[in-house]
Amino acid sequence: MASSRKARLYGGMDAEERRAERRLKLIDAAIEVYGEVGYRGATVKAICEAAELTERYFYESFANSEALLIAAYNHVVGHLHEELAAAAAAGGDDPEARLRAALTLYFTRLKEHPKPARVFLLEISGISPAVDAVKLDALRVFSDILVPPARDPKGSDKGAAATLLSIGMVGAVISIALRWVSKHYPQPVEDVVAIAASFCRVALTEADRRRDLRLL
Amino acid sequence: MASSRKARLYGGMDAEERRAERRLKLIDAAIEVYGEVGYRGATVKAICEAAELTERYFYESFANSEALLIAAYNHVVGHLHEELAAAAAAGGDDPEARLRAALTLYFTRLKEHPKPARVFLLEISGISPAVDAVKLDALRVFSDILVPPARDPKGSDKGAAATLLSIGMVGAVISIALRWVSKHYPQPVEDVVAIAASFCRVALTEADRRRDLRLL
DNA sequence: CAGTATTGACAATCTGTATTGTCAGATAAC
DNA sequence: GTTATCTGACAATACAGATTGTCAATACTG
Repeated sequence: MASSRKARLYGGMDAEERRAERRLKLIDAAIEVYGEVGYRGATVKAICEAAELTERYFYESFANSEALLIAAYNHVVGHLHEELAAAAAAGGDDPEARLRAALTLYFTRLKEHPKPARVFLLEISGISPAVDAVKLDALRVFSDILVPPARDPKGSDKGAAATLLSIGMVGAVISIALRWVSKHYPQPVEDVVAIAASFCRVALTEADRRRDLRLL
Repeated sequence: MASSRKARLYGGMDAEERRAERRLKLIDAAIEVYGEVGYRGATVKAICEAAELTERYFYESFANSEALLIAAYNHVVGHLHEELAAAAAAGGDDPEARLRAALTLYFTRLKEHPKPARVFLLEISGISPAVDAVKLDALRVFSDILVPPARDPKGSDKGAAATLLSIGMVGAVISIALRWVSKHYPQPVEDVVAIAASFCRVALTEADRRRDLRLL
């Protein structure tokens, strides 16, 4: 009875496990193919061929192309965010150190993985409201890692001005990254980090300045 | 013979004039429709209906959908850039004044025209290499208006660092605008301008600082 | 080994849109 | 009023890709 629960094994794997593996293969293949021809140019067929699977298995794991895009995005970005958070934490309490650590890791990873870089920098805009929502959420996380939201004594979420500062900061960093990637990494990482950091500092100091103005 | 040159008049108009007018109607309709359903959701048919023209006239003026998108983009952005340049010029020699004048005009226009705003803030990314090139060019113009490139004594184009600073600045401004527009203009124009300006100041001061470092 | 679950290849269908073509009716020139 | 030009509606075609369905080959189980 203990083993009757499990489906028949293939290649030493559970039905569940096999399905999970196929899902992963599809995600990896998708990142690869998106990197080559872009999300819009990527057909279900091409992704399945890259994954060495047939369309059938595509629809086993994903309702449609968009679902795979979102899964691929979360796959890549989720992992990156963990790393970034760890790097920032290693920077201790010094905002400047945290910033530099996180940015350095960010641009380093971008350089190591050009294809995922395309997927989540370029491809991910204006596909659909659902995809945009996923992206916005990821950017918010990114922003909070770079410049942790100040603990406002009373209110839960930060003010409208602070939000726009975050948005501007992330917009600057992403735009710089996009350019850097699309030009095939002309400058060394530390130079790009320095430039990006100067924009992040705006968000840090402006937020302080504004809070001071209110409190004084 | 003088009049035999001209084609038959319809509605008091030359063949050329009629064609030009239809072209304009299509561009206006496109901006309208893009604003409603996005470029991707906009079919040739829908745009023609909005323009009160049939598909035939679409292909008379444009080779395909993309050509119309580019035309619409240039139509909107070209006009805006003229205005921005004039506003900046009115700010005289003070970089800060120029910046503020241009940004104020920019965000004011954005608020006045929500639909064109969508077209050239949201819709215009990742459609095709041709469209991206048009956009990049427009952003460069925008950047040069906000912070005119320093007259480097010898070299013609600015250094790599200065380019990334421009890119970051424009990225920040656009991201802020995008958020502001998509949330239906929650803050007054002057507040948004102040925040955007703080990012632009980075590009101004950093560029100076770097030049000083080299010259000293 | 017999039997069944699983897989892979591929055909068939469906859908949506771009693009081209047809034609009758409207408009201006003479 | 007659004729050539232009216009608007719409049909016909072309096409690409998603999604579903079929079936024989294969891999495991007992």
